[in-house]
Amino acid sequence: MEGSTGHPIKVAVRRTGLSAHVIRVWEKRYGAVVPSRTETNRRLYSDEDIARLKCLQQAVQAGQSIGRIARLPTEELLKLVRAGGEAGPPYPSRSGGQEQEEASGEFLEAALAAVQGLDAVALQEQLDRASVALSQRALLEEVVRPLMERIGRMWQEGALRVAAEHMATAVVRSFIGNMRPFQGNGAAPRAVATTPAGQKHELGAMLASLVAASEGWNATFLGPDLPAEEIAGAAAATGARAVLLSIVYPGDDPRLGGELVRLRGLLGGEVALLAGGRSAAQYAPFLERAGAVPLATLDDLRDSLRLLRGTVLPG
Amino acid sequence: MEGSTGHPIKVAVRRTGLSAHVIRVWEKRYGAVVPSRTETNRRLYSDEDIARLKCLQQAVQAGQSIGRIARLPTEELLKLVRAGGEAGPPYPSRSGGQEQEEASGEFLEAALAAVQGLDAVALQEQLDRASVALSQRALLEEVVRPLMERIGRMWQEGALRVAAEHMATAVVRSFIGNMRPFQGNGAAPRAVATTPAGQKHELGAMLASLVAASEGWNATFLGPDLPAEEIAGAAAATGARAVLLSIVYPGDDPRLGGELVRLRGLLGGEVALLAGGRSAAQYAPFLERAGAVPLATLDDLRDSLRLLRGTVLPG
DNA sequence: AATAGATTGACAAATCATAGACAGGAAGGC
DNA sequence: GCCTTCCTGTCTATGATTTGTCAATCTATT
Repeated sequence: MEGSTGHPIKVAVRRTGLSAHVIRVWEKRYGAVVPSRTETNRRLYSDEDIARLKCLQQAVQAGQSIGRIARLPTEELLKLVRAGGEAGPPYPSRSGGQEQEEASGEFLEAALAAVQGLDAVALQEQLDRASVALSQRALLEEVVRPLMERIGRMWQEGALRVAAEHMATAVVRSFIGNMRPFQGNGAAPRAVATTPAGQKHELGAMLASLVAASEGWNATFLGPDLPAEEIAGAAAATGARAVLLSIVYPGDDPRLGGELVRLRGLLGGEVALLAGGRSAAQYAPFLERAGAVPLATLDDLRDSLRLLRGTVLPG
Repeated sequence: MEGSTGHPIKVAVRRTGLSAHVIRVWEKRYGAVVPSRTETNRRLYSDEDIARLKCLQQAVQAGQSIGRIARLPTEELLKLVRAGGEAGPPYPSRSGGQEQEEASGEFLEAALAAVQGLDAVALQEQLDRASVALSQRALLEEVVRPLMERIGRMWQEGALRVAAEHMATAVVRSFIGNMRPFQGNGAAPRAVATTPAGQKHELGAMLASLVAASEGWNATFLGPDLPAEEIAGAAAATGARAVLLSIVYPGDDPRLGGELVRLRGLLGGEVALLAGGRSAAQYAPFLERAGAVPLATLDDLRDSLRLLRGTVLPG
């Protein structure tokens, strides 16, 4: 009945990106994943085993040391990885425990209030506090991104002063610029982040560039609203392996599709094209035609970047 | 119970931006953060530990001395960071000889080269170097401003990639945002900085807002390209005593004059209007009609702000 | 026979810890 | 003003631990 359960190590290698050497040595030294065996002593990995290996790999990439986490139960590992790989529980604020959600919600509300009150200092302060209290992932995914989306929507509906929108953009922009992890080493793969022509909202691209940097890429933010030639030229000039595009507003630009397809042509086949943003879905057919990877969340971006990076250097 | 969490020093480094050296030496000398250890004596930082390190770092950056604050409880630190640098000497200045000129020229050239090579990291690096080598005034007046002017000119002449111009703008923007002195008591007079409708280049206004902040004003940057109503509305909402305008490009917008005059009307007589930027002179008649103070340099701005501030409180 | 997998032991590169030295700026006493 | 001392970040040297990789050898699969 269960003859089909269990994959040889080769499959585990392909699906995790780890080398067979490493998988074995993790087993031997730390008992990280101990698969069943055939009668002839070959390893047989279950799907759970492989999932666990993936978790371990991600945690290690986030800075955990394999020796310490290898024996943790899989649920713990999942929690670790979900927490953004980087950091979990926030601040020793109250006696409670589960207020991660609440906390980020509070920051969000306070920040929004600051924006409406045109109070740049208060906004900055909220962001600073959030950056200390939350993991980077939570900060971006639960505060910065929702904040900018709500501001964007209010702006479209005319519910927010233009000045307030601009002010918020400026503050968030320097905040993000500020978070940039310290220098990428020269060997890191390169990426460029931008928005295609017609897209004026640059924050998504800045976030993308930040995420890439924190994934160990050498990412350059090119600013918004660039025609395909410019993007391709910049990618070539920097030797980028990936181009990150953010598409937010408008969601119905008739020229954008052509831009995307043209960009793919100019880039050549070597360079990956990743596209995300609130309105990216509207252009799905074009994205597909351009061979672009669609991203719904920043986590997707993170995953794609890891995958790309795993696909390493032949030489 | 809690054996699972804990990050090696590498993660603390990544997340705080401090060097491992500094983290260890802070522990050894001041007991700033004493992490737990593994059985083999490796340091293990909890998320709280890392948050505390971040606080310390921010406080130090704001001018506090590590020795004085290292042992404060974390809550105190948070308050400190939130409140700004209370006791710290507000702005560094360096008395330089005549080689200041040379030095800033070198920075300028190196920065320009970085821009042309689309190398954001190198550009950032040059700015960082310049910021420690030069006084704030020299940094702004002899590096940042000339840099942006030359980039602007090259962009107009088509001698520079659009992507390069955007990249430089983004880097300089967050650099400026980054320099903001920790602020700012509530009693400080308020100002808003922006560019009038039609003016898309925002860096001048950002510089103005920075200078104002370093003069002790509570300055808010509103973003570029605002119609007179927006500016006046924002000024009223924040209770600004001064509006700082930057006018760079274009220098021949036929509608701008009207905007300026209209702005004066909307502001009322209580609010000072200060205007500078490369092309401000082109609109001199309108500026005069609008009762605006013309500014040729950032030093002029500084002087005007001091004057305004001297003219204090009617009670 | 050729290929893939398992096992063992060894090796090399990172990573981390400790201790001590040093330099430049700040602070304070003469 | 000048000298000393303290503060603080940086660097070096040395040793230990962790971890990825390899080579050699044997066994199973095709």
